[in-house]
Amino acid sequence: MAQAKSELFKEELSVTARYFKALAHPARVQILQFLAKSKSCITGDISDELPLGRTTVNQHIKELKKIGLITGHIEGVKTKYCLDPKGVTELKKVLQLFIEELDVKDYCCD
Amino acid sequence: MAQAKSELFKEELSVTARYFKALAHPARVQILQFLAKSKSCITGDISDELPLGRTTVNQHIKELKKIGLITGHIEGVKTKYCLDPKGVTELKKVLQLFIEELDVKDYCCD
DNA sequence: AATATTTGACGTATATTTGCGTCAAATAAA
DNA sequence: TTTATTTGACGCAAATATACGTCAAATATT
Repeated sequence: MAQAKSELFKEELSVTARYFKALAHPARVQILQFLAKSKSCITGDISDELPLGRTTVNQHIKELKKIGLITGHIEGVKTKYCLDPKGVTELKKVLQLFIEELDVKDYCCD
Repeated sequence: MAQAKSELFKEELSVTARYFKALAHPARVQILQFLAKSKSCITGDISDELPLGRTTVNQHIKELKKIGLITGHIEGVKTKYCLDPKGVTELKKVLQLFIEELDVKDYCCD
């Protein structure tokens, strides 16, 4: 009985909320920022960077993949994780729009 | 055994993720945007605007209050809901910083 | 005073998230 | 070929989130 109502909202709202949800955990924020800061793809265990077990980190990575923010190509034994520039650009666009819509400049409380 | 590890992350990451989490539902995004678009406080049942029951909407409002994005003063029988400019400004700052850190311009995948 | 409206608090049921252990497939190294 | 490494898939248990019904307190209305 919980949730299943999300599709009753306008598509744009759902898209925005879905991105927010994908980033609603510090591990996922950190993974994204780690990849961004490295300025390149990462081969090796990303879980070394986080205070969580490998399996758990993998699950967060999976979620970020699912929403299209990162990709992972197999490279021999290791996997190469990259930001997905397309998804990231889309995310930034959505966030930017959200920020602009939340204009509070001439907000008056009578 | 689930979660309780969030405090193992750096405070800034947690703050960012907490904001994302607060917006991780279309209802909450819509409530914020509704208040922003009205350019003023709203007296009356916000749940009229959403495809959800009143109790449920109230719960989402409560979460937005908890994180400091909206306020609600009692005004006679009704309650006046407002954006909290301070919280909103802080949110926008956090989001803006997140976007900037996610620079993908000179991201190279070798 | 009695009644109606409005809204938060509380409880409940279901769904999802989180965190992790274990296992199996795939490749590298011996 | 045997033995490590690496990583995704699967499943489990606990915690949270979601959605809502019901109730009670507070203020208006009659």
